Amino acid sequence: MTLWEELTARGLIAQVTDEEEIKELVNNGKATFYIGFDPTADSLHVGHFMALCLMKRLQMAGNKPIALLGGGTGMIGDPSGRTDMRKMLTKEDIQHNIDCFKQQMSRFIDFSDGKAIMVNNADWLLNLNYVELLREVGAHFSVNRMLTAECYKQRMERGLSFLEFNYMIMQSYDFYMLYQKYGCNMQFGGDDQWSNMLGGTELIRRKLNKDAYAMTITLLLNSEGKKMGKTASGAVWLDPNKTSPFDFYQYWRNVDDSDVIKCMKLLTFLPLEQIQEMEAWEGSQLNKAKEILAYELTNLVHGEEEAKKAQEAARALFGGGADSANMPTTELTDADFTDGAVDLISLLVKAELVGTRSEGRRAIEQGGVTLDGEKIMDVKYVVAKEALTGDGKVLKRGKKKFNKIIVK
RNA sequence: GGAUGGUUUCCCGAGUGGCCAAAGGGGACAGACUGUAAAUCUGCUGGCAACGCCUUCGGUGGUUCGAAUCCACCACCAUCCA
Repeated sequence: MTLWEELTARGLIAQVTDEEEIKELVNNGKATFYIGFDPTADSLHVGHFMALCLMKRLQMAGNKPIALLGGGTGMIGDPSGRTDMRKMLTKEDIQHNIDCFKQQMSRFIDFSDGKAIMVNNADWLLNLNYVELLREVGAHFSVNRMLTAECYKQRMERGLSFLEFNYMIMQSYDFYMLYQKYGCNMQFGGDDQWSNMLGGTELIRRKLNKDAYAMTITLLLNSEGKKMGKTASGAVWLDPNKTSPFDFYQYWRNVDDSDVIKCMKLLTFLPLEQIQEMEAWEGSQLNKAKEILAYELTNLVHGEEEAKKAQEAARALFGGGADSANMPTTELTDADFTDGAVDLISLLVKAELVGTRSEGRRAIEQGGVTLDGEKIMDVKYVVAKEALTGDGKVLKRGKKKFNKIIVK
């Protein structure tokens, strides 16, 4: 199976400019391609992860990846697919975020010996001369055309600042620069980047009279059409300090039935034949598939050791096993006790299972709190210090949030 | 620059002087049912030392016994005009 066939079979490809040419380049390892990452946060998330995986697949097939960090474009903010303006980032934030990105990326992509390059568009964007740029590049863009671009549609109603309007031009300029500097002939990106990417191929055609290609990756949407990789409290991050390996594992363990196979194809490196077998699975059997998905992804992002730990902790908690060795733990000290005891609500707060005491009280009243498997509905319940020494106790709030409490 | 309309709790959105911690919906959370899924039903959704108290309705002042509601100024957003 060729690389192209595999990408297609996995459903990774959304749109392409020239299928035949791209197929040819990619299959034969002749593509030098780039993917841009704007430093909008201090960690990569699942969307970035998909892009990195694609990068890796192509790299393995002999193509040369360029990871572009948006030190310059991050100063502007991409309006694509957004209903309101992004918060403007300070230069310091951007630099910090770039440093974080770099670190995380090098875990996935091999940058040694020029097998891949990492560049920062701040290097050329920040020194641009306004009038010169307008004459050199601006002349090639039609405002009429830009306004009809899909990426601005949502913003035409809510308002679009001139700053953000220029994002497309910056991104196009990136491609143009990379084409000249590194012979970069292809750009990949999320499907919401399509218009921006076309801007680049157009610019190269007009300025250099050369062909360059663009291809977008399917956006990871759930069966309801919403972006995946988001939780109530924000994105699912790749940084273990922002999203713990266990939470990361659980996120995938809990995807809807209807999304498992799709995630498997889009996000893992499991062979297609194996995934096809799972497609036949039904009902509770899908739980097995979810476990595999969660393990695979945690393994890719956090390594084998963390993946095993997360899996064991999950099995212990939901499978009724007694092994609580790998559970997230809260350690208490003497200062947490008054008269050798601590009340249950405080315990919930200390373990960060609830945000406020009121929330804790509510959880208890509604029968959502158990201590070592025993349901407690008394709001005034008090736990003695002795009960928490030794192996400690497992405090659980709801079905999926829990913490082992132990006295140090 | 001018005119008009707007800014309400996580989101949408009611409320136009006391009965307002603020209707309704969504989401989130908890319970039942399940498979750590979905659907459904129920509860719940500012905080706290909790039959009470404190903080909240863009910001700052003011009127009033009493303000999310009235007044003034400021900020931001939308539409139309220039």
